[in-house]
Amino acid sequence: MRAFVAVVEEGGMSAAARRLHLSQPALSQTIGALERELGVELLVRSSTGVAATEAGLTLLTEARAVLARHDQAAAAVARHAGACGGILKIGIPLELPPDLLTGPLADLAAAYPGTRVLAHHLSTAAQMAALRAGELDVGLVREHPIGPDLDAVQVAEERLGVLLTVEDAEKISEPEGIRLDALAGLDWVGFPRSGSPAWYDELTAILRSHGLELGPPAPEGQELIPEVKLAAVTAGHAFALAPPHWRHPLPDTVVWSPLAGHPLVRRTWAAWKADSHRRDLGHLIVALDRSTR
Amino acid sequence: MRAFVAVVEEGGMSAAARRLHLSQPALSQTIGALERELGVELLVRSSTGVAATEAGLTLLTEARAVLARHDQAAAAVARHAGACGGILKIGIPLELPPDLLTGPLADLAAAYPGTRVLAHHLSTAAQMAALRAGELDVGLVREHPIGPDLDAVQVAEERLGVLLTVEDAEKISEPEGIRLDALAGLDWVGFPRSGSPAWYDELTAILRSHGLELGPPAPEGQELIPEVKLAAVTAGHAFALAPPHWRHPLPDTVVWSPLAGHPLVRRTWAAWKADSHRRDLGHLIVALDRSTR
DNA sequence: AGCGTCGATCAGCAGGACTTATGGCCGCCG
DNA sequence: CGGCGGCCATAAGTCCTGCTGATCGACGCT
Repeated sequence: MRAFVAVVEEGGMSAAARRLHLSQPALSQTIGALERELGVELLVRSSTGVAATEAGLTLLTEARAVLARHDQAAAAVARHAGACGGILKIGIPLELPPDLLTGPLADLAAAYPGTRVLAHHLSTAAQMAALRAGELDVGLVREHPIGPDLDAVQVAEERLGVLLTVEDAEKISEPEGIRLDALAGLDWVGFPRSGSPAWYDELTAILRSHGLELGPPAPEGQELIPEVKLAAVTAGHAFALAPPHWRHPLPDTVVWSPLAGHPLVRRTWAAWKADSHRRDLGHLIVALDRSTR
Repeated sequence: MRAFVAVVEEGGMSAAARRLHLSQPALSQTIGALERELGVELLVRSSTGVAATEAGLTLLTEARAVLARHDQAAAAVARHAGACGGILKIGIPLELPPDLLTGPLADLAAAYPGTRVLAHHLSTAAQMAALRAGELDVGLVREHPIGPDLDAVQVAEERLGVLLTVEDAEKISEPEGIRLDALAGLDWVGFPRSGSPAWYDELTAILRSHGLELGPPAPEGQELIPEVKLAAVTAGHAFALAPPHWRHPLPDTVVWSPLAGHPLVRRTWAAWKADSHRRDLGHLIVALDRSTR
């Protein structure tokens, strides 16, 4: 019924299939089965989409009523579940795009009022471990997890720029941004490799291929929190990488500049245990996935 | 939801499973899944059955509302289907127990107002052929069909008695009924073997094992309609087999008597194409099956 | 005519739903 | 108090539904 309502509202199967997050053939079959079950033609198909027949219009209003009643029932029972609704533990990386979570979390809270969200700041590697140990429900990580036990979808993609002191920036900036090889000679303010090995290796490989000599890796324990980054850059003769949303709240001595040609793209994935079947988690994932379209 | 309502109404899973025509584990799993999905304990299990929790009671009323709305929707659309509801062709044997079909057919008409029922009088063999040819939707037959293409459930069981002239009956009747071997010397008013070979063979084997000598089989074309039976018996020195409901409307010259020990039991099955998925047919079968409990 | 989109159909696959068989638990009765 | 019979949960196995990706014919648009 939900599928049927979606099809009529979207005016076509393909559009509805996208909205329902399933394939067009599946939806076609579902509607066909519904018609067979009811023994009525519900839709007239054309190459431009579908239109409801008289019976289809009847079902549309009836189905909306049924679904409304159904949702109401679910809400009533969920209210009973009350405080004991599950706790959803989310892992958060440093420098998360600021508006990535707001929409999906609001969405989640509306759909599953019983679910409490708990966020932990953790490195990618720590999140993977926590996920596998069941200490985390979703992780936002900087590399696609490997192995069949974790599933993931990409939820963000940021074209990194550089943070430089004003005087360094003036020397090497060009109209379309800073060229990566122009950074040669400056120290890279890096992060410890153990936090996210695959991403670290990808990043350093690109830097090296542009002629940059990287100093020794950052010490293992040290997290690259924004203050550390800024302090290091301010001290001079160093650069740090940062996504565009760093542009705004910076001291006067440091500026953010884009990189010419965007050679560095940082991706973020949402990862979760493949065998998790939590409804609220699924809802959040779908919301995250949808918000990136 | 329907399952949950049934469980609460029946006061236990096993009872509800019987009502829903599925196994107890299946229902147990279904309810378990519902609880997981809603994240609430709905029932408290005990060794005597189940009781609804507070959340369960909430769901009970809500679910009833949803189901009512759902049924209403189905009815509204079915009304649209109107006259074009399918035609259900039923095969009927001779001497069908008179009240076998009334209840289930009324039930069917209520649930599927669009379905028209068409009955055909056919022998068992003819019904099997018609079923396989798709000319019949259900058959009421006297032998269990063989082969995986037809499914069947038993829907009736009749202890056959005998029809005799009054004078013959007086000679051999005993308090608990007529003994089969006492019929030796009388002619059997039989039916053509081709109409139902397996049943014919079973029947004649039992008769012969009681010392009866059977004349030549009835001619192939001839159907044993009640009038023929009666005429043959009235002519004297012959007996015919008949189920108990023949007791009443008989001429004064012929009587129906039970057989001592009920050696002859005639069973009737409802048979249908195993690959048929018609909802109305399924409903009828279930109703027939239920009415025989 | 060529392309893009729409919906239907096909084959293949995975997960769900049902089944039977079994085990633990409790109330009942000898 | 032990055996018995009901209840429900779990386990293992089978089957079928529902989904996907690929492909097809149909129509509209350029």
